[in-house]
Amino acid sequence: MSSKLTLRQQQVLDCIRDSQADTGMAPTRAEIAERMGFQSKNAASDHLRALERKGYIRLHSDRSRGIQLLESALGDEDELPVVGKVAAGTPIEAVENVQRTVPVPRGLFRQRPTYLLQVQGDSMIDAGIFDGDLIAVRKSETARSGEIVVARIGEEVTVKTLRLNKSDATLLPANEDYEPIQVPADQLIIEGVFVGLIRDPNAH
Amino acid sequence: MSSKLTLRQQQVLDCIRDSQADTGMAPTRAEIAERMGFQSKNAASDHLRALERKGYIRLHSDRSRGIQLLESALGDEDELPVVGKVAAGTPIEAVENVQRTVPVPRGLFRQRPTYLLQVQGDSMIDAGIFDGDLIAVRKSETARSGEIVVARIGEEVTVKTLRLNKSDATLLPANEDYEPIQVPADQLIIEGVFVGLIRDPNAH
DNA sequence: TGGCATACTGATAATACGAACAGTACAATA
DNA sequence: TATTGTACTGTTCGTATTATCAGTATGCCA
Repeated sequence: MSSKLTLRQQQVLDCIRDSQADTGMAPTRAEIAERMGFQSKNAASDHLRALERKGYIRLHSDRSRGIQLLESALGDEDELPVVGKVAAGTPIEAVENVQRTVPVPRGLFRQRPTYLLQVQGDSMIDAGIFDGDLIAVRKSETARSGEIVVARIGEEVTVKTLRLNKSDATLLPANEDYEPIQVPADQLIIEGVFVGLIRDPNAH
Repeated sequence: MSSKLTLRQQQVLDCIRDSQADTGMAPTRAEIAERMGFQSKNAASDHLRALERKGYIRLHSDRSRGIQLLESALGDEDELPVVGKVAAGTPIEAVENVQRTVPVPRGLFRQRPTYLLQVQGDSMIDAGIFDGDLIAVRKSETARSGEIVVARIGEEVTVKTLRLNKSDATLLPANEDYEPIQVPADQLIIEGVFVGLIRDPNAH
């Protein structure tokens, strides 16, 4: 979404979501005011205009309850492919790598993931990423230093913390038993950036 | 759904769905009439009453656009409350503890969670549960030894691994800096069981 | 220090909308 | 053949809802 919300604006947005989930209708200005504790309906109006200006909702003028939530307007979850063992040399999202799909609501993570990767091994255990965890990955060819990335080294795909220096890059594991990997900046292929984690202790 | 729809009723229902998908609002009687080609708003009214009687929609009387689609109302995901700082002495799910809600698809975790708890502190860091993580909790008054539980000790709510012995229980942190807590079995209050974890590195 | 955004109160006017009533026509069914 | 349900037209009335104007207070930034 466009710009950031103030606390109050976020609360009003939640209030609209609640109402929609609850009654199937968007609230009126008066209802927002009541639920938020405003004395005046115009307070709600002001917030709505702010939310529209920032791109979170669309207001249909002169229509009652004419508040359209923009994020969740078109279905509110994506079926994301779960990539497991990545066959050597194949593109990470190749069909043969996809094990299953998992529904992930939009907005569950700040950054919208492109796919999920089932973690193998415990090289990132100190970063709280365990064997078997699903990590949500946003496809990207670039990343900033300090981010956890999915990188390709030769034929292998690995999850590490990226450390960028002047001329080269280091892929940093989060486990004392593993060694950092130094790669010349021009040989580093980044597949994506870590944007979320899902763990199910009962899985498998 | 209850009973079968006539052709016209089905068309009106589709019309409502379209409107909702399109504008985020349910249509008014007049809009239905226009889109269906009726000359009278009452034609739409009649169809709506029929649809309500047959259980497909719910009409909220005296509210504009007060048409609630019942089938897809909850879809295949639940809006789970996120519980943060738990006020001392209050029930964990009390309204004052709920910060926001997050959509979680059914089936994302093997066990269906009741609510989400925003983790505070790092006492479970070695179990890969970090400060700020959302853990999915299934409400339960019992748990098995070895499970990660949400337990109440006095006024405080805490997340620990449960170890059950003959006559007492131990709440085991996953961090060397913290001490295990021994509780007589009859004083232990279990709030719920850990059934999943969601982490957003970009949150906050 | 002035300007601007947020965060409201309070009131009025205009209009969007639903409810209700009185009809007509037609097909199914008992 | 009478009854009931569907499928409408057309109109009126009251209220639900939005829009807008006029203020106040506060914090932030240049």
